[in-house]
Amino acid sequence: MTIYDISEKAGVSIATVSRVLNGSNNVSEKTKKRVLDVINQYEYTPNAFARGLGLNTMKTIGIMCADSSDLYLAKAIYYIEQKLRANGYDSILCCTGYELETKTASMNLLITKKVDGIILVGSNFIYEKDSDNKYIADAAAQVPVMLLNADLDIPNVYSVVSDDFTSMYEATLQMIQTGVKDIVYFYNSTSYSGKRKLAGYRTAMEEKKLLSGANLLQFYHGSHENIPAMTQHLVKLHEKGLKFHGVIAADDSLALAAVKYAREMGYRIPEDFSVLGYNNSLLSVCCEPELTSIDNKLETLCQHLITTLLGVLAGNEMPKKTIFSGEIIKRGTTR
Amino acid sequence: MTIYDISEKAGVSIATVSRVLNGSNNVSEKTKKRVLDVINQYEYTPNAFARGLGLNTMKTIGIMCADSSDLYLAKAIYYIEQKLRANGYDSILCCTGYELETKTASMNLLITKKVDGIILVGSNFIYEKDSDNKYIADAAAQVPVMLLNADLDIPNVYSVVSDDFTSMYEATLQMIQTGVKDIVYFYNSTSYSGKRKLAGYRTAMEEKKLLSGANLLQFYHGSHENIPAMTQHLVKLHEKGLKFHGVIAADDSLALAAVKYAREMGYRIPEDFSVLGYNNSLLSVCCEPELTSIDNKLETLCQHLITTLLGVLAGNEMPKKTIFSGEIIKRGTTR
DNA sequence: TTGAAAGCGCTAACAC
DNA sequence: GTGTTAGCGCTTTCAA
Repeated sequence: MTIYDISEKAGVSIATVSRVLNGSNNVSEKTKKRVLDVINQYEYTPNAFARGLGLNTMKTIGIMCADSSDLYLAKAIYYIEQKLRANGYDSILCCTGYELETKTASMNLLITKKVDGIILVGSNFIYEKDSDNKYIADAAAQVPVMLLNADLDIPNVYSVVSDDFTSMYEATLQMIQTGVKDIVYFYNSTSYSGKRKLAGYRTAMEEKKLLSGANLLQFYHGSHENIPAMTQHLVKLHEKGLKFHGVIAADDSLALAAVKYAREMGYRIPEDFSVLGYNNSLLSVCCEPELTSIDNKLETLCQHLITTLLGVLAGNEMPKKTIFSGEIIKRGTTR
Repeated sequence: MTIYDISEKAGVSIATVSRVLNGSNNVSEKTKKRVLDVINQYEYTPNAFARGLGLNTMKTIGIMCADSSDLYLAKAIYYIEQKLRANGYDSILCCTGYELETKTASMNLLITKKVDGIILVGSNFIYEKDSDNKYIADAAAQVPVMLLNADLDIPNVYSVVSDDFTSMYEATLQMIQTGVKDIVYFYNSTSYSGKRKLAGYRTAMEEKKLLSGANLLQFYHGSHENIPAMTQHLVKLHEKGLKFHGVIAADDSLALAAVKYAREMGYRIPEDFSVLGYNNSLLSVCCEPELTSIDNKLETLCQHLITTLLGVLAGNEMPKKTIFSGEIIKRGTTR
């Protein structure tokens, strides 16, 4: 069933059918109704390729994320996808993995598919070296690129971020004020937001002159799902003789591991040991006691990101960078 | 940059360029190299719409899932997306929500986009009433439809499922054999696999004549992320006077809630109270003690689903239904 | 208000 | 081994 069939059955030209299809005003009510009737009767839907060929757009946004099974990223994808659809766009998802090479490949694929815009979910798409970010610049030369929780100063790239630095800074100060001095910072990512969080912790600790031994900074290298391995990391730390009575984690999973560690050690939480998580995810209510965690307003970020993208696509001038504040959700693992 | 530009610069016809692009053999090495050089020089990539118009396919698979932020579904999407890409397909993701209406809308959208096949992730797409499954039959009339963990006997619909009935049946028997008699079944879905699991539990309990009071079957109605609400559900049950010393849950999140409940009640796990989860997800290692849970081999299921889909698309005869066995992963919440 | 016709960029059948 | 050409189904001037 094509536009030709419809035009024939309705006794009009294909141009008229096309006008009806695209809601043009220059069609008489009578004709419009006749065409619409035929369209409905035959359940005709226009061929998206043919339309795309002419218009060179398919109302499709490419979404890239390293790993859709990551709790936080999955949630972001969910919000983004829903909000896009609500605005008449749909999305091609690419789970890129964490290597630059596969990211570049996915990016090219999306460009090839003629997406109208690209959303990079998570901050692991930005690299230290400018040359490694070339793949983003190349893409941005063709379509707008949106960054969620990342920042990059390149034309046609827009970012929406949570103020991770401040959130972490204030959370760290709070923990210090409750009397915990030897606080390990437990992290597993050196991405843009990873660095901002670390900086927040570090600044607070340095202000209070508490960052004596550099080994308070603990980088966990391993799967983001392997809680036992994370716990083991902390156990080893203890065995090496490091004394610590608090853990500030860059992610709830790491915080959860810290809670498990404390339990293994026989510490009482939060009396003997404090833990702070990040993302306020499902995990934060999974353990005993429940995690105090930082909520970075993911849905708000996503909503704003989509609004900005749609604005850019509509040709409006939109802010290059938008920052939202996070919020500390107090639960049982801190005093 | 079009195929015409390339052909001109390379001094050949567009047909030759097209042949090079599509890896046809009928091109001399010399010509091929010349064309390739020009293509690379100008970084030309073919227009996907124009190609799609002619071929009426875009090597794209539609993935539908109710909620991509669900741990289990997110993981499934991850596997599926990766395996599709590895085979030269990419995917349009639709998070449909749980209403029939929005599911139908997403389905139509995918058909409109001319996807080559559709994958329904999770069993909540199948309804009791045949008439409610019409949207699937309609889609299957156009493209193959793959079901993950669901079953529907309609032409051009293929299913790959885990044997939830047997897994649950055996797990229930095991728990009974450890001496727990009053076992609550805690579930939150009446989907295809939801029913199969329930049937497994029920069969085992009835065989042992343990299913006296029907209120051992506890349906939780609420968000799959709201662990506290799930816990509360069990507390209320206790307050109503129901005695139970075991919980078999249809999902790890529910099992986690059961662990929390037991803790609140002061029960020791697994001495006084046993808990079994399902899916062997991240959550199963989040609590203390860690959850015994049923692993339903998600990656294997996904791999097989993709293999089947690719086979169907290639025109091969493929099995309508494939069943895999699950496995009980013993951890600390059962004896 | 409507219709005719020229693309959009590519593939593939057919001719040489 | 290579070129010519007819579509694929739609949108959009330009005329009427």
